[in-house]
Order: sequence, then structure tokens, then C-alpha cells
Amino acid sequence: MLKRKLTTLLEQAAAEARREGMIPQIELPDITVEHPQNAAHGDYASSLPLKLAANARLNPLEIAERITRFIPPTPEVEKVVVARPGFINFTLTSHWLAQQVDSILEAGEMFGNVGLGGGLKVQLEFVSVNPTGPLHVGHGRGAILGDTLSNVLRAAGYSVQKEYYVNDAGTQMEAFYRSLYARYLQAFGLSAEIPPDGYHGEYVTQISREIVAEKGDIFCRLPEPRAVAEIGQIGLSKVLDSIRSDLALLGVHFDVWFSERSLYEGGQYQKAMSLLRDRGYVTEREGAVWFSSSEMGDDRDNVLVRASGAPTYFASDVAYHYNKFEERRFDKVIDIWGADHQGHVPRMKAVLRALGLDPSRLEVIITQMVTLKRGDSEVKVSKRSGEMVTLRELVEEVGADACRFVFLSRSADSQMDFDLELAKKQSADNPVYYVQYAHARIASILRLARQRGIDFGHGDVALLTSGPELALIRKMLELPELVEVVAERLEPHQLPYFAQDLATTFHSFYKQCRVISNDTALTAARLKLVEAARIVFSRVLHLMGMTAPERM
RNA sequence: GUCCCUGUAGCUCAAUAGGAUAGAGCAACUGCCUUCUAAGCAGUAGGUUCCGAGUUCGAGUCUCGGCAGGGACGCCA
Repeated sequence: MLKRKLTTLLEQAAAEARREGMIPQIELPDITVEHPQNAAHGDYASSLPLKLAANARLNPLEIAERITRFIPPTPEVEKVVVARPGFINFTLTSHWLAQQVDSILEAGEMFGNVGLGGGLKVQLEFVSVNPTGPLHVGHGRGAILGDTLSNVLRAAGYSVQKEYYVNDAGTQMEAFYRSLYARYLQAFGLSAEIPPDGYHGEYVTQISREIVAEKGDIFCRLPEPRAVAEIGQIGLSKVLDSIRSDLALLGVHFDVWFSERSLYEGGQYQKAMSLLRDRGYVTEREGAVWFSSSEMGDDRDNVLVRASGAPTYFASDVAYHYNKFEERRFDKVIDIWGADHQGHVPRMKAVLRALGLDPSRLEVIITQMVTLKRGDSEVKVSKRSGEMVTLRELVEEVGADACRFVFLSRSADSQMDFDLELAKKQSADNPVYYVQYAHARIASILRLARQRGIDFGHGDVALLTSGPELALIRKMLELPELVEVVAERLEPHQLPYFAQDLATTFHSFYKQCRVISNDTALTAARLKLVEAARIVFSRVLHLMGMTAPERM
């Protein structure tokens, strides 16, 4: 990647300038090279001289001059210019830029991949919603974020596993099972009540009806505990099926569905607990078992096992993360949680420390809440009250591509309003179509070229010298850098903005440069460029999990 | 009360570890279809980056103090 090469070049130049006594013997800061926002400043710029100025006790312009002298000429760089108040600006040669079209064609769908991850094993756990009902809109955010992130991490050279943690144990599920059982009995006219902490949604009745249809009244005759367990089991698999299909509708698929219960059945819960105990982080008081998280930096201790003897959700999570790191040996684990789990982060970090693991191996992305709106009125989302807009409804209304694009456009840190009216009304003006339209346009050009039997395989990219052509190439070359940034910072929201920029650059090129013309040499060169652009659009759309339409 | 996230154009949001003149989309306004897709292009207008201090060559970005919105502070998950 050129950016890296320039950084190295600069680093060496600075070191050499220092060795030669041109700048004082001071420590060099982290050297960064970036794209200036003003194109007049060139393709890349560094503010290194400004950063050195304070310690060097020299005028930054002077430092810039002195360092620049040690930057050797390279085929990529046309000129290196020093600019006030102390920047070093690099401008690339048109020739090198044009040649990159051939490189992109050669890389094909691999273009944009980088080696950052070096094959490191990363686990990405997301959604992981309790299977007590359908997914709602907020869950879509985490789903899309996680799925997209995994695409990007894979492109960045990580070995990624996507996992859904199924909370099939615990009190919430028990409440759900009992709710199902109550509805089931009611279907036969028997008196039964939804438990106080139960689920009242219409879907519960729906599922119970299905069970009635499939199994008849056999559960009426079973003793309650057994009936609840068996009905629960059927209900669980039904809910999981529907969650799976809702996610599939969005284009989200998991590699592993991990059962919480398996932690208990496989003995990993016991192992994790005894490890914590052995290391001295477990105490007992008030009849309960506690993890002394406050010793590890959390602001309070947390209960692992209730006085009733039932393990808490937190205890499961200890075992689960023990499993991730120690049993399955992931180098890095990324959890995506909703804002309501924010307070859980310090606990989990404390757990890792207590288990003797480096807490930085766990990264938690917190997605802020999504408030749903229909015009001006807010739609309350609550599983228990039963009134909600499901993810499925949203996807069916708005479309998977638009959903993904809209959700991706906001950084996880910001809470967002999702206006259903707007999302629907916007559908024609939505930026998602702007980007896809560029791809469709390209496809249309390539179709015409095929129809006319034009073979552009030998096109000479050196003919690509005009402003719009070079601007398009420059933009395309940002993709690998973007993949790296998104993978490093875990911020996929950069993708849609790049895609829009790319589309703007392409549409502008399209307007100004006729691709298929009487000039056969130029036609071949431009067809190469257009084919390269198709690759980049296709790549960025697929990274976002969207389709790249051939026609619109 | 404590902790976390957010506050940027009328609206929805960006701003690539502190960089050069804060940018997009929608909405508004003005032009552009006889050639590869007008779901497009070119342009105009729109800002005290919530307020106040501080740090330094430089702050939307960092620190402190306010204000506003959201979330969390359970032997729920």
C-alpha cells in the first residue's frame, strides 16, 4: 500500500536527517500520512515537521525542508512540496496512477484486501438476543454492524468466526416457557395465567397455537414441570428458527450458534468457577457466591450464584468467555452489545484479569439505542408489552439493502432515530440507490461493449490522463486504506461514506468522459477503467453486505 | 448521586488517533437529456461545531466546569 510506503520513506528521511545532524537528536513521534482535504495540497500530506518543531526548537518550515532533502525520488511520487505552516505534501504521478488500473484488474475481487490481521483468530459475537421472541429493529443494528465488520476483518486478513450466543438457560427463558404453557392451556379453555414476569406478546399465542396444531393436547395431561420443559423446548426451536430466518432476510448468517446450556452440560461452567475460586476471586456472603470484581477495577462485586443456588447470567458469561479464550483459543474476541449492557463491560474486563488474561484481547462495541418513529410519533419497543415493530416488518418495508446502508451510516456511538415513514418515502432518493445506480451504469456500459464485441484486454491505461479519470482512480485506491482503518477502529460506518464518494466521482467521470467512442484506443483504456470501477463498487457493496445490481 | 454515549447546516449524519478553507445526503433554489441508464451532472444558499474556561504552532476532536438528551447503576438479562 502506497500510504505505508510513504510513511516509511518519511520515517527514513527523518532518521537520516537526524543522523546527519540536520535536525536535533530528538525522539521521532509516530509518523502519519493522510489525505489532505484540499486536493491542491497533493495526494498525501504529513504534519511531521509541525510535531517536531517544539522539541527541535526549529522553525517547522525549516525542518520540513531539511527532511524533504532526504526523501529519495520514487516512481510513484511526482513531487514533494513543503507548505506552510510546516507540511510535507506528496503529489503522485499520473503515470503511476493510471497503471494502478491494471493492478486493480489483476487483483479482481481481491482488491482492497490487506494483510493487517496476519491470520489472527478473531471471534465476533453479536445479536445474541434471548430467544424469547422475534427480533426488533434495534437488534438489526447490531446484526448489520457485526456482519459487516466480519466482512471487513476478513478482508483485512483476520480469520473470523461469527457467533450467536443462545441464552437457552436462565430465568428469562423459564418465564417465556411458562408463558407459552399458559397460552397452550388457554387454547383448550383451561384456566391459566401468564406469570408476572412473563411475555404477553401476540407471538406467544401464535406459537402456542402451532404447538396445539402439531401436538394436540398431550401436554395437558403431563405434569406441569415436564410439560413446561417440553413445550419450552419446542418453543425455543421455533423462536430460533424465526430469528435465523429474520437475520437471513437481512443477509446476516452465523458460523456458530452457541448454546449457553452447553457450558453447564460440558463442565466448562464448573471449570471456570473453580479457576476463579483457585485464584482467590470468589467469596461467599449473604448466602450467595460473589466474584470480587472490585479487586480487579470494577466499582462493585457481582453475584455469581444466587442464594437459591441458581447461577446468574453473569456466571454464564464468565464461563462463556473462559470458553472463548481458553478452550477455543481465540486471539481476539469482539462482543457487540446494546447500550443497556454498557455497565457489564468493566465486569467482563475484570473477569479476564482475574483469569489471568489480557483484558485488551476482549473488545466490546456498544451500540446505542435505536428509536423508532413513524413521522412524529415514537414507537415504543417492548417485548413484554408485545407492541413493537419487528425487524422482519422493517426489512420487508424498507428492503435489506437500504436497511443495511442506513444502519451502517451511523457510528455505533450515536443513538439514532429510524423514521419508518422517511425510510419508505426516501426509497427513491436514498443514497443506497445512488451507489447501486453507479454499479448498474457500469454494468450497462460493459454490456454494450460486449454486444459490440469490443475486446479491451490490451487497452493501454497510459492513455488515462484526464482529470475525471485520475480522480476516479485516486478514489478507488482508497479502498485498501479504508479496509485497514475500519478493521483497526472497528468502525464500519466509514464504508457507506466512501461508497457515496466513489459514486459521486464515478458519476462525474461518466458525465465528462464518453467511454465507448470512435477512438478505439481510448475506448479500450476507458473500458479497463470502468471494469476496475465495477470491481471496486462490487467490493465495497459486498463488504457492506449489499447487492450490486446489473440493472436498475 | 456515580458511571457510559451523544450534542456539528432546517432534518439525518460524517469529519481517516490534534492538522491546512468543518463536509455529504435529504429539503430549498438555478441551469443541463438526440450518443454508454437523468435513480444522473454542474451550480447557489445554508455554521458562534450546546455554553464557558484551559492545554499549544494549531481544538469539532484533548482537560476541567456547566447545560441538554439517552443509557446503566438487580441475587433480571
